[in-house]
Amino acid sequence: MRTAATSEHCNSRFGIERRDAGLSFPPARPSAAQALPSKCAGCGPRQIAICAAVPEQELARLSAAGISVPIEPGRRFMEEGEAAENFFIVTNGTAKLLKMLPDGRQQITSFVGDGDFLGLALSTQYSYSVEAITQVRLCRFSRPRMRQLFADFPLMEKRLLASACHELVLAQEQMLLLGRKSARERLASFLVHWAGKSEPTSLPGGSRKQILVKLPMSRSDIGDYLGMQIETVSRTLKVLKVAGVIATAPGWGVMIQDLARLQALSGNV
Amino acid sequence: MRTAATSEHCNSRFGIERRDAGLSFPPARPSAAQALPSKCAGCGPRQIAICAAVPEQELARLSAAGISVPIEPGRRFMEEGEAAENFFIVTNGTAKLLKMLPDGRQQITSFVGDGDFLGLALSTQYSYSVEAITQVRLCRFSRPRMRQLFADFPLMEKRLLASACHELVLAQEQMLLLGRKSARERLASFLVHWAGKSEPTSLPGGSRKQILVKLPMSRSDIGDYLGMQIETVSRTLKVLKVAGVIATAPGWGVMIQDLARLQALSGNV
DNA sequence: CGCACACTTGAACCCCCTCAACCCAAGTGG
DNA sequence: CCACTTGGGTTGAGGGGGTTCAAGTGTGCG
Repeated sequence: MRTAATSEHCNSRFGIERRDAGLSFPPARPSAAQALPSKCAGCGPRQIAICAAVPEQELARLSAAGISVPIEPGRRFMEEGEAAENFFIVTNGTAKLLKMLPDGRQQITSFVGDGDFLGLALSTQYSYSVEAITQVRLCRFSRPRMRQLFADFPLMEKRLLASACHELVLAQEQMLLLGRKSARERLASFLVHWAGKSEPTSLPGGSRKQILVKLPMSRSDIGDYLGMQIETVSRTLKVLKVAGVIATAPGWGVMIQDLARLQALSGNV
Repeated sequence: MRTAATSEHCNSRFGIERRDAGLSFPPARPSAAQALPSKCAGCGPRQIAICAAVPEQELARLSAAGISVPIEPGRRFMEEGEAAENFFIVTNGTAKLLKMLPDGRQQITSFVGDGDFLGLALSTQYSYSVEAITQVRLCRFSRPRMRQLFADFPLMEKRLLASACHELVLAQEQMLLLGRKSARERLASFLVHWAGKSEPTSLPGGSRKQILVKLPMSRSDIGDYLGMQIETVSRTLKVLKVAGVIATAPGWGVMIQDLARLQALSGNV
């Protein structure tokens, strides 16, 4: 519980010294925008996204910078190699980040959901594609707008660093999984991870604490995420099922019967 | 270059030319220790590390914050799970980042060299270990010192974000490799990547442009990096050798005979 | 109903792992 | 000087986990 230098709670105010190509601070007629409640005010994921760095009384400026966009399931709204013109923040739904090989093989590097930031690119092009799995709603920011936001609210960029840092840790974890774990361990790790995002629903019978995991993605997506074929996913799920560790839940979900055993099977002890 | 957004053209390992002509820094009382030449002044990797955000006349403060430390080959100077008390910047040598499974299996998530930053942790603990491969020299910064540096030189933190961003891209590339590529493709990709770090040595015979790649790490390290066994590394190298794509070089190096074919074999076309 | 689509199941194969021996260069010590 | 050890790398034989190909089973939707 120590003060993290790089990430959380950075109090230091400092003037961002970037030449912002003519963009200057006071763009706002604050009174007018302030009157009506900004759309950001009612945004649930705002609290966990990097937007939390914007104080309540400044939400109007945040709202003015971003445009809310709906995306249909299956639609790609970011393409590897395309010009990186926008940043996105997911406000609703689930999407997948993926990289492709020329021959069509693909690897999903992560699933993103509420509050996740998209569009970090070190060059002028995106290095991966993003495709909506469920119905997705997101906030789009042009690069200049986002730059302006960072200039106005330096804390935002600090939160972004913390977020990138978090993703790096997850990526390293995934590399360990892909490089060194067996199919059963991969699937177990995957389920344990998603179990952590679901609240445990105590069984009415009361015998054991079960966890219902909603899996929005297809078997094919799971395979592309875990580096295995769809058939192997199916077979391995069955193995876990006959072992009594999990059970199929209605509507593309999985009911975890024995989290402890699942964790043991994940290889992480 | 082009209009710079948050992390444009920022590359932690290679030159970042975000020079800030006409930028003013916060208060910064003029250092008294300006007289003697600071050790940072003669530091080669400084230009490519996040230290490049510190202007020349302020190098004394940078020098005061960091402590230069030598590390013997094979020595671990960061351990997964340990309290994250320090940040490091590699000024010389090569080290490996690794994550371990309880049963001993391990995955190397990346190799780091001159100018690379280490120690980003989102919690109070390191999420991976770092072990020196060659003789390594690095600069150690305590968290409070680093925090102070970030407060004094905000550009440093921006460069850090760019660096983390770059590592994320590399991590995604590696996930694609680990999840979807065959052994031969992995090794080819690995060699192509390291060939990019070596300057091509034109063959005296003049027949073809060859590239001598110095590989400081062992076969075991290569295996742990590419997610394959050491025997498979050895066998696959031989396959490439008899195919005439590479040749063994004296002193643990590899001579790339046909970069084009190697790239074709890497699966990236 | 019938088509489409996702998932499951089955059987054969093969790439890579596992285990084991071997090679070779560098110490080390008598 | 040679015997011995040690550690990294190579080579060989065999087996298995996961892929590949193919067919079968739902299930939603026109």
